[in-house]
Amino acid sequence: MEPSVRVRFAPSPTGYLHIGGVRTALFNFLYARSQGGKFLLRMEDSDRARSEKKYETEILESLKWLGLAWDEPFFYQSARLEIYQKAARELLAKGLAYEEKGEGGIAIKFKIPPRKIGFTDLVHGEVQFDTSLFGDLVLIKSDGFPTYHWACVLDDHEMRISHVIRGDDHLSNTPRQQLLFEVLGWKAPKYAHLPLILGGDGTPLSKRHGAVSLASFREQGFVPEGMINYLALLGWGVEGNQEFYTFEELIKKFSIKRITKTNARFDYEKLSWMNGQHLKKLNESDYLARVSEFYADPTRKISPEKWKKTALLFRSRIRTLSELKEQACYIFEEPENYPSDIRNDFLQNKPLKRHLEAWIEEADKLPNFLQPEEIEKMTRETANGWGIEAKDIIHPLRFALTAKTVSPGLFELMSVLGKEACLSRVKKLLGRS
RNA sequence: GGCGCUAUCGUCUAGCCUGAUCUAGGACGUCACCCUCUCACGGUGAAGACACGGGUUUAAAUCCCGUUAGCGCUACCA
Repeated sequence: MEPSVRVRFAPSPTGYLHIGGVRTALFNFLYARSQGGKFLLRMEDSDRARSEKKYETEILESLKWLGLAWDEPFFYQSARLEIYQKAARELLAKGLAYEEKGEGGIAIKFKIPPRKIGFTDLVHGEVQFDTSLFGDLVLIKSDGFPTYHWACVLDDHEMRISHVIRGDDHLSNTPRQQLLFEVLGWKAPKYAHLPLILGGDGTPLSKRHGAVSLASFREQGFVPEGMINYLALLGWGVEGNQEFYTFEELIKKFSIKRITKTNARFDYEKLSWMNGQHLKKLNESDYLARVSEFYADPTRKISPEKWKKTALLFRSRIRTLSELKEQACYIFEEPENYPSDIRNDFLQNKPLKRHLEAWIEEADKLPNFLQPEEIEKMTRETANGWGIEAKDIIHPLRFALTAKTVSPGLFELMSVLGKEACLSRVKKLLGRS
């Protein structure tokens, strides 16, 4: 335990929070919690042109939804301009930096001292660089805003950050920042650089890979538990074969030592599977709560009771919440029409037509369809009486109710649909309505 | 181009540090079978990898060198 652990997630509000950012935030959070430390936030809005409030709002929303709460109030870099400028002028006064005329103002640049510099990355081990290969570093842009490096160093010191856990894309930037820590006379934090998340084709994540913002996964019906579990396993793993983790288990088991060094491809299929696993492991009332939260549409006509039964009926076959509505479409609306090839196959079978007619009569004798067992008993017994296999009537009935060849168990389904709807749909298939 | 990082099944990974227990383990996906009214769930099983080339060693997925490939940095973006 290192009680003084302080880590941070420092997004820039120049775009939506994507899965790479989520993973970085998650690892920071996990490390803080596992060490009894603090997880902090900082808004890196030092790019005046590209920063937007809507992105900031979305990032904050996403972090909250995931359960990655920050422990202290955060600040904006744009509110600390004088601090960055003052510190830069001090380097100027010491002759360590110089001014350069640029568009619309004067920039301040840091003279890179040529030397060898190395550090121990917590993921990669010893890393060495030759700074004579670096160009001088802009500290303050000509618009008066700090560059990423300058603000980052000053802020990490101000926030007393003990460990910087960030993407591998910053590995080559780290020596520059270390140089800055040195001239300021400060001790640099420890660094852990995470492998990058690539698209399914192995190329860097971009618009080409479709929607990769956290918000879009949320809209597709992924739950926080599924996202976190999947992302935790991208670039991190333990001995043993456990795949399913709760948030608490992740906190307990997380260690920087076990972070992978290689870039990982994002696999939508495995995420979906993982999400489905979490949907199944939720207790029933939690599951129902997620469903009604996801489908919080006051205009829907279906009764809460029916909605609940439907959600439960489809639970084992959905991987995301949005699949529920797609798969259960025939619960909400009567099928418009039946695929004609399958319908013809059934209706050209004369005995089957008679059996369906007869089934309607038998079914009508039941007072209601509340008990799936009763419908099943009735159906199987009548099929027996005709000397046919139960499935030979079950499949046509399923088709009549759903216009599909796959569905949950027929009798459970009938119970949800209700007697009236079932009878009318069978008649509809027969062309009687 | 220069510099840096990385390299185990199609994908995510365990094993590598501390060489022999690896005829390389698990998961997703795929396929087959079981369960079964279909599908899904669940269960069982199959196919499937140490990038390549040199070393070191009695012994290398594990250590060293090189090649190749991928990614990153090389911005008054972060």
